[in-house]
Amino acid sequence: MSNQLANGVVELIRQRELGPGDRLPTARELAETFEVATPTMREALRRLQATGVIDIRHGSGIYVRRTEQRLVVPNPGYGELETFTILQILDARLLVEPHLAELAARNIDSIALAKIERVVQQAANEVRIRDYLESNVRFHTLIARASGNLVLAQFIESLIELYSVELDQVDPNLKLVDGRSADNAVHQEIYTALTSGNGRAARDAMARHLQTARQSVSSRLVPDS
Amino acid sequence: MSNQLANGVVELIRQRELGPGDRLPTARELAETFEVATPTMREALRRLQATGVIDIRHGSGIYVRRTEQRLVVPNPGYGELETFTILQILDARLLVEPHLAELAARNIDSIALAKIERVVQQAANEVRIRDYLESNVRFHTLIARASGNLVLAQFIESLIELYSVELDQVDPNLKLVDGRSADNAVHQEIYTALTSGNGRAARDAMARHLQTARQSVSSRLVPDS
DNA sequence: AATCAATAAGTGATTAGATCTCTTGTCGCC
DNA sequence: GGCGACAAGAGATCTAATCACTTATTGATT
Repeated sequence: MSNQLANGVVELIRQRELGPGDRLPTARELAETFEVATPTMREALRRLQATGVIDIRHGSGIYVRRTEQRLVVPNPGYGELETFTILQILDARLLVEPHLAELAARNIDSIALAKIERVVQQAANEVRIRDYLESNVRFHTLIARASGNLVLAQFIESLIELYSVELDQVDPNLKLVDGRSADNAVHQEIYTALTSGNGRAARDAMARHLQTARQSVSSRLVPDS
Repeated sequence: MSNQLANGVVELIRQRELGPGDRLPTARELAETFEVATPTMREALRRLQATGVIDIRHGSGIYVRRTEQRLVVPNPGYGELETFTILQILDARLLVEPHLAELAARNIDSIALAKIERVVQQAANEVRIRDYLESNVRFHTLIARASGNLVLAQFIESLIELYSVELDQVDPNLKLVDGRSADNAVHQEIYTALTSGNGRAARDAMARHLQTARQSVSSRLVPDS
């Protein structure tokens, strides 16, 4: 029952053509619409929240978070990420993302390419650290999507979201200080490889990019670097 | 709040050392224990159900499903899997599992090796189709776990669970008819490669194994094969 | 005029206890 | 010995009121 309710709400989002950020009817109204009591509706809403479909904000309302139903979703109950786990996540990304970059170099269309170019520019010019990281995330997800394999792309997005959760704690006005010019150079390199359809180059550049990140995390374990 | 409740129940499972299949206290008792009303507790339980931690059976009770918290979980709200999506899942497994098999060949210990041997034997002798498929699943998850990369192993498990959901519909007494001797041979081959620590051979055999599955699904699209 | 603080309306969060439905084990009949 | 009815246990849902948080508005202060 609570299952059908959840599907019903998803269907309602689809029918009304609501997009991310749009507000849904109030919980009471939804309950009334589906002819159930509010606690019952809330159970269904909790599931949709757990799977990343909606966002429930106390006192404010219920908002669409994602319209696409993913095959796999990040576990909202997973606690703090230990350094060892972050390394394993990066190992996973190191296997998958270079592969996706190579596929993307073969499949990408001009629209996606333009989006990536824009995001590379943004990342290079961002001042606030949170905006910079956000652009960075978009860069990776855009490439993953461009590969054509939705399953792997959603997996990568889920992995990235796992640390984005902790990222929300970061002061949004914090300024970037350390040089990230190296990152920007590699971004540019990957973009160029995608443009020219050079799969091998895209794969290698992406692998180097992630390897850098992995080493930076790895040095936390052995701080004498 | 419903968040802390969910964590509290997980903690309770840990403290009481409950394992998969064990029954939890009744919903009313849980609510009382955490000093909340039953609908509030139910919201938390729904989330744990959505993330695969517990199993709620109407009229029967609440049962532990998995004690380990996964980084990613299969989306319970995902509908029927279309053939195209199944192919993309197999493409994903085709990237990840040969890699994990190779890692496993290097890292595996004798205990895990013994478990795999047993499961290979079981799969070869199973009569009922559901038991056979279950052994098959265990074979793949055991190898994925033996790789040492939990993140990728959990991803593979999640992908497999996505079609296992539909598998529950299969009549448990259905008998196997078609020859699966080819599967068994490859299982044996992978097992041998793991035993001898031959990573390359393990990778190749796993890739061929999955490729076979992919072609079998692919032929559904173009039935003139 | 601009800014900030108090306020009120809207909305999610939680509560209590009663009732319904489903599962499962048991008891008794055949 | 087996099968069906029954009863106890447990999850599912409901009702309706109250609490808590957000947000926009309004009015006072500077």
